[in-house]
Amino acid sequence: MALKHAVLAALLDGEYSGYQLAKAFDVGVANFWHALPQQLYTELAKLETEGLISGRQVIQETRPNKRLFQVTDEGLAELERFAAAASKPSFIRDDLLVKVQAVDRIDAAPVIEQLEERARVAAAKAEVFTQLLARLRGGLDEAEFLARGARLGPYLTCLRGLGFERETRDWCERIAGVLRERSRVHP
Amino acid sequence: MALKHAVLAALLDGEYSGYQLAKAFDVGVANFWHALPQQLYTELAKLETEGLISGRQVIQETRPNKRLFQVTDEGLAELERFAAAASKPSFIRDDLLVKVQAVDRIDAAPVIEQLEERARVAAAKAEVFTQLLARLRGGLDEAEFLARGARLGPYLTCLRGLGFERETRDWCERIAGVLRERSRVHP
DNA sequence: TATGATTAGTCATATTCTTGAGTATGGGAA
DNA sequence: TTCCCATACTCAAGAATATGACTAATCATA
Repeated sequence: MALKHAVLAALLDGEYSGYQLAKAFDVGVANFWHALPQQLYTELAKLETEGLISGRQVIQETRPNKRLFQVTDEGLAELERFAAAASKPSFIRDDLLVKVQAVDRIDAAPVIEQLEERARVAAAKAEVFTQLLARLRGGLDEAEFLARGARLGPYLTCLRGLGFERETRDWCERIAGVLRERSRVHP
Repeated sequence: MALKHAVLAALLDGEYSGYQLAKAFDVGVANFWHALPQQLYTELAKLETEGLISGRQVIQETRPNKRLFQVTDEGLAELERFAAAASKPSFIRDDLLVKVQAVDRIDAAPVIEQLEERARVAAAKAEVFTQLLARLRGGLDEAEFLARGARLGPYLTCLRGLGFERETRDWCERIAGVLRERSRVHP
């Protein structure tokens, strides 16, 4: 019951096709959730039969036709209900953490490499989020935007994404350093 | 193929029963993964038939009997393989973020409440992690422990957990403040 | 002396997420 | 002009995860 509301929330920004949504959810630019195209198409079909979104066909000359979706009043009401209900806390669930947990019983070298790679990826995502935030702010500075800006939601989730990626980057760099140092001393 | 390695990594700390593991994974004290008891019992049975862990019955007088598990050499080799293979980046996937994404189209009040509640939960978890870290360090200070301590893995994943919970707490508090202020101005 | 919590598990079902393979067209680079 | 990439979407099957309902004993609390 979760992807459902993520899709509804994503469609609040305007009309999107399944393909467009899929790209956003795949990269995680819709940085509050992640899903694959197949899931999204299925979910969109379900939401439409439930009347929570409505789609309209757009005939294109040069490209395959597409369907654009928007949230209906019923969809908005469903989001409203969802937001008012409690939700359980989220957990980190990350292969890399499992590897680090085991690191003093196995070969550290590949783990160090993966930490460094992950730090690079996180830094790149942080950069993307920083630029996206600047774009969402328009001309205003942050305090101004938070006080009076329109479409606050995406900005706030993007802030979370930025914080998360920075934390990830810092932790990965630090831990890689610690492990590198230890494997230098105890080869 | 993920819980499997999380269980193997958790069992590196010593012998545990399914029940003990379940509690750790449920609270997320094994803060690098989360799973429900049913999943763990199933996984332990599978791991045992695969020869990656071995269990021994412990007869108890006052309590139901239990089985304690430990990682076999084969299990360690499997972890080794797992750690050397690449793994894809992790994504945040959080109901609360979906609600925040939608917050300027729906009633903000329940979302603010949930942000404040989540901030409290995150602060409490951060506190638990801080104490756990102190216990793991023993007498040493952090730099000393990271350079020369034993059983580094759990310490490092706990550091990640601490960073994550602090980030969560700060973001929730900040966003709750922003939304409270806005709903005060635009009631 | 009931009541509920804790220990220690099991079984079945349902939902969600991932993997892999396709269809079809147009545009740009080699 | 061939080949790959982007757009736009579909179908099927499998693995992982979550939900709900059970058994059965002991221990603490009200």
